[in-house]
Amino acid sequence: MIDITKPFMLYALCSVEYDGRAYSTLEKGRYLIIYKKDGSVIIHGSDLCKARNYQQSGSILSIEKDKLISINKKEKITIDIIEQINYTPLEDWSDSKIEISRTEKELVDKIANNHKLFINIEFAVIEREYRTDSGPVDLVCITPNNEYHIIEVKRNKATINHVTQLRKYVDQMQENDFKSYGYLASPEIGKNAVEFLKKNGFTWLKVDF
Amino acid sequence: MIDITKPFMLYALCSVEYDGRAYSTLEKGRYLIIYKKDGSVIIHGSDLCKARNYQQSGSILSIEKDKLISINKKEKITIDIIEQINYTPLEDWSDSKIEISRTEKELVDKIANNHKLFINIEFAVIEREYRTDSGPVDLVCITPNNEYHIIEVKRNKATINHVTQLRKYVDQMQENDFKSYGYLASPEIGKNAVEFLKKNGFTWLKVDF
DNA sequence: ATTTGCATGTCGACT
DNA sequence: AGTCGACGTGCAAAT
Repeated sequence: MIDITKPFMLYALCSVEYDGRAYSTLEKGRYLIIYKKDGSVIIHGSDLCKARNYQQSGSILSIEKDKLISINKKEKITIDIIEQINYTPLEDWSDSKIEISRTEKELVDKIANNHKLFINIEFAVIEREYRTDSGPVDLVCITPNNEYHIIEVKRNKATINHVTQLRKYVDQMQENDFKSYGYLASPEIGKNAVEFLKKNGFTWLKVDF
Repeated sequence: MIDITKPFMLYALCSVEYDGRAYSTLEKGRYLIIYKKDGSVIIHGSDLCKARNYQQSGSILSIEKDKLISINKKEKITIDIIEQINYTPLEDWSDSKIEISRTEKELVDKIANNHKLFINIEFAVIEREYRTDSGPVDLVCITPNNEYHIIEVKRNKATINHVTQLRKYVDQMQENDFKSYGYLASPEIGKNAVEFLKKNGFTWLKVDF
């Protein structure tokens, strides 16, 4: 009836139990179950984009009486099938990925290539993904007299967390005894983030696609 | 043929274009399209848990010749349907949510109720969700002489970001001239997080379910 | 295999 | 509506 060797979608009256990183139950009801060729299992309810339950790529699906069981390393989903409403195998399912543009990298490039428009200083060195002991910084501009202008770039609205992240980098450079300035570059920025920026003496750079 | 007044799943040969927070295209292929009663649209490829494309709750779906178009505030998905392979309306789809246990709150309670096992000090006050200007702290224990022990709790492996978060809280208390100690409590902790903890003079508390 | 940080993150809670 | 933090975050790239 259900062929677990092939991808399928199954609309069924069922209940679900998950045990792994947490424990959860989904009460009896009608849900959409999807099984993919990489082993992933996805269970959708009637709203929201996120699955109610899921099991990631690499999981192994088995069937036991009326139960679908998917096991990953330390995770297990048990789907108790009470009634199959619609079972459809999915043949020749495409695995193409989406092609994305307007990424963070684009913004970093834009600032790097037009830095004069953002920070009107002559720099000796401009580096992307500049390595620090606190992780890579999106963009670092260094003056001839070794002052570090540290720029953290976000592709949409910047939040207070991103200021914290920036601060981590600036502190790191200060510890290494380099005079440093912090910048957060993004198309938009939250109100609290602005305050926290000021408080830390950092600057916001508005950058758009 | 396609009734956009009701939830459905549609397996179709199609291509997809998204414009909004980013821009993306999905090349022609067979994909599974799901439409839910809250307006969400989800497009799945043959692998991974995450949808290739999606539109969140509150979007409006319309149909124009062979195109399904879903619009949200500033976002738009266009699905060019070339061939319908399987169209199935989803009747009486349940909207139950999952019931979760083993949450962060459980751990917070455990530490609060057995704080002697974690920090062997007599406290005058123990507060959950303690409000600071930098946001609520999971757990704060205050000694009779007003020393603040600030505990950030994570339900699984703690990372360097969580140390940063903890530091934000501790700094906030220091600014208010309270002597403060920082703790990160979790079942596990990453190597780099341990180092960053030490560097900040904070302490890790191992806590399990 | 593990760690790190991005993401069209999503989602919920609270202001 | 805007902000903030949790999430079984998922996921890919780098170490």
